[in-house]
Amino acid sequence: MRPSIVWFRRDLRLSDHPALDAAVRRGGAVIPVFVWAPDEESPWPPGAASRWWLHHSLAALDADLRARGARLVLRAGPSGRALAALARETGANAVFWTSLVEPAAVARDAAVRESLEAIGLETHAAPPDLLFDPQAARSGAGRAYQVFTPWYAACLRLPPPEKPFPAPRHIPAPARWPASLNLASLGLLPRTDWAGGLRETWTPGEAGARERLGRMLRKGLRDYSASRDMPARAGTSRLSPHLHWGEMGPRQIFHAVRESSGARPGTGAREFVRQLGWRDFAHYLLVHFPRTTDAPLRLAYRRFPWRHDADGLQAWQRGRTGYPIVDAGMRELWHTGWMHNRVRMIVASFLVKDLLLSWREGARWFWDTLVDADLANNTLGWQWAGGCGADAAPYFRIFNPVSQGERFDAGGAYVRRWVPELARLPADWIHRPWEAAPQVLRAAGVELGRTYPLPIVDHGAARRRALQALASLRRT
DNA sequence: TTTTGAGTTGTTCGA
DNA sequence: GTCGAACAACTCAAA
Repeated sequence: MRPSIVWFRRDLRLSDHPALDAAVRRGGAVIPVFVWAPDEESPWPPGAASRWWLHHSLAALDADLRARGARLVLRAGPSGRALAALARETGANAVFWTSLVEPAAVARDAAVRESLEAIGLETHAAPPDLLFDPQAARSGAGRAYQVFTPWYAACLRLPPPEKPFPAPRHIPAPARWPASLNLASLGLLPRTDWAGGLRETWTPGEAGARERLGRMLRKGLRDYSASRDMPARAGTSRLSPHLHWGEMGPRQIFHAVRESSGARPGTGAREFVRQLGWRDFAHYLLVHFPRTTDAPLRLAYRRFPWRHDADGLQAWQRGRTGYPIVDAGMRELWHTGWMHNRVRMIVASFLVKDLLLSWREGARWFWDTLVDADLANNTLGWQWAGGCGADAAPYFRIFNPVSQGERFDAGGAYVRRWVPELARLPADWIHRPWEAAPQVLRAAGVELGRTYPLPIVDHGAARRRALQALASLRRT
């Protein structure tokens, strides 16, 4: 049997990997390859934080492959040409991969498939890493769902996701390994090293993913409902970047939760699996509404009067809005490449409703700074916040950054961690320093406008302005 | 076929 | 201090 190529993209793992498994079962040597071709994902090539993650995930995948007698070959795009060259060099006559759902990747993969088959290669595309086939659930008229709950209910009536299977014990190697680029030469790491906070926070790779999942199953599920909304607590799984890069597939998580929670899963386990459902739903929507990465799903929002305000945008990005919970979130993002889900909603509402800046500005910033940046999830999240997407937040749902802070970060521990210049303020004022008495501020070493900004907008006025802008959509 | 009720994550106002 | 109503328009399924 001639060798097979396994084209790794965002399935950077060895266990529960149908494409790899099929290639190994075929019998010949297996040549794993990653092709760096960011242009092919335009207009959403991986951002800076994603590239950092990718660098380390590729290193981990290579190490895992070497432990099984193989290695990871690195090449540069265009993908079709790189794969054809690799097949020529190695005598391979089949290419295996896992499908993606992003519009650019779908188009690229179709073109690659055509070009490979034209030169006589077999191609095998495994289904995307999702719990449910995006074509399976259809609403009444055979149309695609736009609301989560009925979609999820329909999915729960489908056969459950397949059970995961282990990594191949041995991966047959070719007689001679083809040339590989050096990982460093892909230029994925930042030129000036700003990634210290990322290194402290994350362990990219399959082993890191397994560690996070294990921790969640051991002590996270029981408390999940209560603590998942508290940004100061480690109440969420933090599996999102591992999921994005496919270091762990959703089926593995789904079944691991099932097994650990037994026949009668508690509410924590059910809620946690439901979050996996949201990831699936985001991908489902991207399959059925591919234009929503760049345009609102609700067409009325095309004429929404978004403001342009470079200073406001920059204050938001840098965590200098004067609203402590917003600034804490934006600084957590900048430092760690990740932000707690509750805080993502708060900062998104602030950008879109308080500053009236387009959800697309927010999506772009998150895309560049998040280690878990995922086009489907990012699109769903920002269109939800913008009020223009599927199952969107109603127009009148405008988060109050003070009451959100007081509700979900009552003692201010989260703010103190990420906005150290406010750390000595008493809890009563930590979310509204501008209302504190001068002597309270002085005692805490806070001088508003100097050590910490005054609010860049008045929330009450901003809220009324947003409601007016939304009303302007309805007249006509 | 038509109607009805509910829909991840909220806030404010007035009784 | 607490509580219910109001704040659109649309999707979806059950009645």
